This record gives sequence, structure tokens and C-alpha cells, in this order.
Amino acid sequence: MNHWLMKTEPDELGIDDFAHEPQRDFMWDGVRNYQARNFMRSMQPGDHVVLYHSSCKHIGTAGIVKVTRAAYADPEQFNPDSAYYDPKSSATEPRWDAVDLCFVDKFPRIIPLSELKTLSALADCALVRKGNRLSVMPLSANEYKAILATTNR
DNA sequence: GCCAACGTTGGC
DNA sequence: GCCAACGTTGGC
Repeated sequence: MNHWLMKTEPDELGIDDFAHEPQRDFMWDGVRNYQARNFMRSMQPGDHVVLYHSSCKHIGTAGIVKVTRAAYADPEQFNPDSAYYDPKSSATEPRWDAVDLCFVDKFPRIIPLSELKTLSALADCALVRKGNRLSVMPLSANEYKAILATTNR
């Protein structure tokens, strides 16, 4: 089983949305970056994902969700009325993928970015590097463990 | 709101 | 294929 980290703006879809409907599968759509998409295509059902809240008041890791459906064509790319519409995408050759995620755990507190930056286990993780914009990234077992360990403080 | 860092686009 | 211009991300 692999581990991942995904960024989200909690105003759009945050850990509380997952926690309030713990049985629901949420479609994770709208990813429009090739590197992030390629990582999504590697996700398998059962993989755990650290949810990271960005562009908000409390920036940091917020909880765990899990993959319940592997990558499939993101329907928004075909919808001309969607902000995620991509006219260069076709049904036979879709460019963008979505996955389904559901709730696993909400951390007792948001672990702030400033604290994540102090963890030596995360020194090589794209998340804490300056200027990083990658919204979906793999986590090594050690990185995942280090993030979970912060919740025990 | 500012702005640095980054990815993408498009002219050449 | 290069690279300047542009739009976006995302912390502060």
C-alpha cells in the first residue's frame, strides 16, 4: 500500500467535509497538472492520503482519507460550463483523471506547516520546499509515519 | 494584497 | 527547441 499527500483548500473540500459524511465517496476532480495527474494514476484503492489544507487560515496537515476508486476520467473536463473544462480533451483520449476518496481520520489538531518544516524526516519532501506547487505527491513510509507521529504530541 | 516560484503557452 | 510572457499557486 502506498501513501500520498493531497492539497486542498478547505473552503472547497476539507477534512470536515469528509468527517461529516464518513461513508461517502468524494470525487476528487479538477487536478490540471500533469505531474499530479500521473501520481493519481498510480493510486490504488486502499491507499492512504494525508489531507493538507492550503490557502487558508490554518495551513497544515488535517487528517487522513483513503482511495476508494482508482483513477478514471474526470467528467469536468468534458463539461463546457465547468471551470475545469478542457476543450483539448476527448472521450476517447481524456487528459485528466479523478479518484474517489473517503474519510479515515481527522487529526486532533491541524499540524502547521511551520512544524512540518522542522521534521527531519520531511526534509526531502516536496511539501516543505520553497516554491513547491505540486498538489499531489507520494510519501515514503517514513514520511507518512513522521506526519502521523506529530498528532501524538 | 503582495509577490516569488513555478508550469504552460505560443511566437519565432 | 528556445525562451519570454503569462497565469496560477500558495505562503506570508
